[in-house]
Amino acid sequence: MRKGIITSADVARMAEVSQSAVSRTFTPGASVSKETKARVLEAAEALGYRPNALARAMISGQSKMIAMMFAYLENQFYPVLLEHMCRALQAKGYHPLLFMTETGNQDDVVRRLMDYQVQGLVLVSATLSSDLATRCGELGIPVLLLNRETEDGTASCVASDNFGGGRMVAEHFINTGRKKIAYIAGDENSSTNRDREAGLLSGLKEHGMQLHARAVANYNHDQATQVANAMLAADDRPDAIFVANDYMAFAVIDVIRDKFGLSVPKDIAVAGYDDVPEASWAPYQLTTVRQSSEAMTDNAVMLLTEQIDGKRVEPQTIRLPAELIVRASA
Amino acid sequence: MRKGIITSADVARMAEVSQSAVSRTFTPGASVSKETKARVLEAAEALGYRPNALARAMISGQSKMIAMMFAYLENQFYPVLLEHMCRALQAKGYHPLLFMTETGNQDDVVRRLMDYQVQGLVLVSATLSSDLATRCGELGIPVLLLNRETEDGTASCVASDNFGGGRMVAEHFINTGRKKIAYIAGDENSSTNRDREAGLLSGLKEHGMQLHARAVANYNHDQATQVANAMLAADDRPDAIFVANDYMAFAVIDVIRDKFGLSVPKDIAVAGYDDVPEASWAPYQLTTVRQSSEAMTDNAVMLLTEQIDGKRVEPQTIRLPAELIVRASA
DNA sequence: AAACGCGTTGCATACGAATGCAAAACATGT
DNA sequence: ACATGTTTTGCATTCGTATGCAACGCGTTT
Repeated sequence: MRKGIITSADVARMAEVSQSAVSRTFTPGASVSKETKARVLEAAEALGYRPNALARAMISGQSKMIAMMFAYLENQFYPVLLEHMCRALQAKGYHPLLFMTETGNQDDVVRRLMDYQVQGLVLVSATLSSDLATRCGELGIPVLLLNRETEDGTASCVASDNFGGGRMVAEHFINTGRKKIAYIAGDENSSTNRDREAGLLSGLKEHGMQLHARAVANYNHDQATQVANAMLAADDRPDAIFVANDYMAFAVIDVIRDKFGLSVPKDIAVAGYDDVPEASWAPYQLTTVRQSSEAMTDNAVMLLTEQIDGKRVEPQTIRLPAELIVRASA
Repeated sequence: MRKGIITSADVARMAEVSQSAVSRTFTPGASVSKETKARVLEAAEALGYRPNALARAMISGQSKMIAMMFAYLENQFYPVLLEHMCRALQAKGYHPLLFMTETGNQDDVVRRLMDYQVQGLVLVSATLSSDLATRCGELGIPVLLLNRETEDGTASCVASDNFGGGRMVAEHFINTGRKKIAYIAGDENSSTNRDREAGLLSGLKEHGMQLHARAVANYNHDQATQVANAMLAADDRPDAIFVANDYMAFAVIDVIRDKFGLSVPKDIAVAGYDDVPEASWAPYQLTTVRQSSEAMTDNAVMLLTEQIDGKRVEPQTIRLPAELIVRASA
């Protein structure tokens, strides 16, 4: 047993009250008189007492912990999201328990997070396996997809208007006279990729155009470098490329300039998605679609807490407005 | 009460054994016969039972949770560190509970993390308030500083050989003929900054040189932009700048090229510290000192678990070798 | 057959706080 | 004064699991 653990019983003894009184003092809205509360607080202060969150969680069923699952953090958008999410949760008295999943390993991770009686599960840019969804459904744990959407109604979703964002890029390219517009996809199984691409195609179609080239890079920097190389080596180069996120767009710009000696945007315009901090840095000056990480996380926390508090039972999807940020790259 | 919570008692009933048998089945090294274990596992599987980590933590004192405290995640080195740390902890059966602190707010955050009976506290690039140190000492919670050092022996530390790294940069600058070497500092209260700067100065001194200019940018991108502007606007420009980390170095390079139209490294050489992924990207090609995030986190987890298991009681400091990565920027 | 040892098993309790219930204390009305 | 209503308080129990202790079964030895 660790030394120096002060329990509510210790405080009770010192304040000459029952353990219940101590508990009630630390339970907002419980029935305690002003005097006893004061005495308890005094004793607690003197002893350095703080209620044991684990014991509290056991009896109340409120662990005040939220699991956050990531596959990777390389894309600079995720740390930003994580930081804001963490702050927003803290502000509401919740605490994020972090899990990294490998593609194969997901089941193991899920089992572990269930063990901790988390009150919610946030999947960041990850696809929800139906197995996971049903398991969480059985336990009544609300699931929220951040930066992804699902149609089956098993989880809440918070994302930006990816379709609209894709359309904005198409229109911008067309308005600035681009004719041969290409797309470099992220993970083809992800809703974000699907919607961004669909938006782009919709915009093109409206102007009687069609996609000039297409490649898949799975939201991965190295793969983006490779497919950009291949795309530029082809006979008929695009004059504009919409890359499914900023992180890959940086790789594409590097290839255009560094490997092929071409100019951005003169020879080839490039647009990304996310508006990560690096997008505004001098070498890139990336035209991109901004999705506000603050708005996303604030809404995510709101949805989660509403579901936890039982105010809302049904999962809900929130689609936030996207904004085109025009910089030098397009 | 949430529906669908299966307890060890439920499993015991189904397997026709006592609750103790179920518990022992899931406690490695406990005394259970092969047969009962098999029956329990079968029943557990059928019911979908998993031991409640919170209840387990209460009785055993092993929450298997580690608190990780960050001040910010902008610097790309931290997400990398966080990801590796999280994976390494998971592999050992621990789980990181994440806390973001604002500079003022630190005490509140610390109180909250203590409530969760975490078995260790990792401070990432944060200075350890003596208050925090003593409080953790009283509760017997090992504290570890990641990417920072402290001399008072109250916490374990894992960092790279920042002094050596600074010296390497000095030597490289000198060997490549630089005469007017400047330093842009991070947070002056941080050990990393102190050591990197001391290393640089030591290297200069050995060759009879001294620092040509100096500014402080607190590991902040915007501040780095500002002080770089000021430094370059001065009469006698440096011909080499050692920036205390990569994240600021990117800002400095942007200023050199974009605001002043100068060339890196022809006019001014720039070196950073960390070797974040972005350092190898085409626009920067940053010469920098690599500190291996894998090595840092592996050692951190090792130290922590040793202290938790009681194999080692005294805090320990591990200083990992640094490696100069020469790229085009210097 | 009795004595011994060892591996299993169940009982009962503990961890630390929250809460339903009933007793107690207090305030209010007539 | 008494009856009534309201707040405050403590007792006892609960959450779900781990574990010390004693009992038990079984095999081995003398």
